[in-house]
Amino acid sequence: MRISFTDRELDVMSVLWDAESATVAQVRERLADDLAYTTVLTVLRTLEQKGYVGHTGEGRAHRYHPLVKRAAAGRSALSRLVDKVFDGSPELLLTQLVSDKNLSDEELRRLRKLLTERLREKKP
Amino acid sequence: MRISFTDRELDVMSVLWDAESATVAQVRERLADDLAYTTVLTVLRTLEQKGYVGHTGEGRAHRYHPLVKRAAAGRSALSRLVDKVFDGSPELLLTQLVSDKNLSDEELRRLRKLLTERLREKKP
DNA sequence: GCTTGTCAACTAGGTATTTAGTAGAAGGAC
DNA sequence: GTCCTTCTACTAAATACCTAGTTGACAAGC
Repeated sequence: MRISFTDRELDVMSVLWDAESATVAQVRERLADDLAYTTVLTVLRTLEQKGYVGHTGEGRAHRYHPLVKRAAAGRSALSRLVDKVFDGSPELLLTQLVSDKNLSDEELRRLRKLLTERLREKKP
Repeated sequence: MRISFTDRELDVMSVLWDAESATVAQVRERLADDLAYTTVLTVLRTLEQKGYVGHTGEGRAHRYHPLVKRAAAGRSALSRLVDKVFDGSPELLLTQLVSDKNLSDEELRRLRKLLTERLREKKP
């Protein structure tokens, strides 16, 4: 199953993942760019049509909620990124990540711990 | 500087990064999808217009080469992915990466080593 | 010289994306 | 009841994207 979003759709999904669910007005408030109410509504309706979000009535308003999990979208995007940009190499990606984001020692250590745990899990 | 590609553009850039440089016919051969010659040419010309590739004459043909580095495109894409999909958390991304790609022990160890080295570099 | 094949330039058409205006329903203020 | 606000539905229009056909240049082969 291929999950992919346009730029603007991703902005909106990001808000919904953070908020769990939101009305059009709430999504609009939380977007970095200042879009018209109707614009946000259109994006949400497109996403709904594609099956990525659903909505329930809430009084006169609609409350939208994601139908695909952040993790599923992440898997899809990450896989494409590794394949196309990082030449299939997770190491290249990690190198980029740590050199780029200027991670603190603390964060680097947590990442390393995560890998250690993963290694332990795999051979029980 | 924001670098971003459409799906098809990314397919083409990926070929160019791998090959260093290529003619239209060569790019076309290496693409997974079977597109018409003119289609590939059009994509390349779009990329050139956006400043992402350049070309030099080679006999009657043109030889195209990337003007943005894989690393620069990676930085941009990764940053967006972390922000929008992984809620600003590199750890979430790494978790996804290791659980998803089914990395071997060997690869996990290399990733961990990479982090260790990074930690050592930072406090000399 | 004529044909054939390869190539870039130009052109075109369909679909997706992005943005927002207008209309009308529904509730609250008074 | 009338007016104001908030909301969805419908409509529209510009731009971007994707694909590929047609044309003309130019070289290779015969």
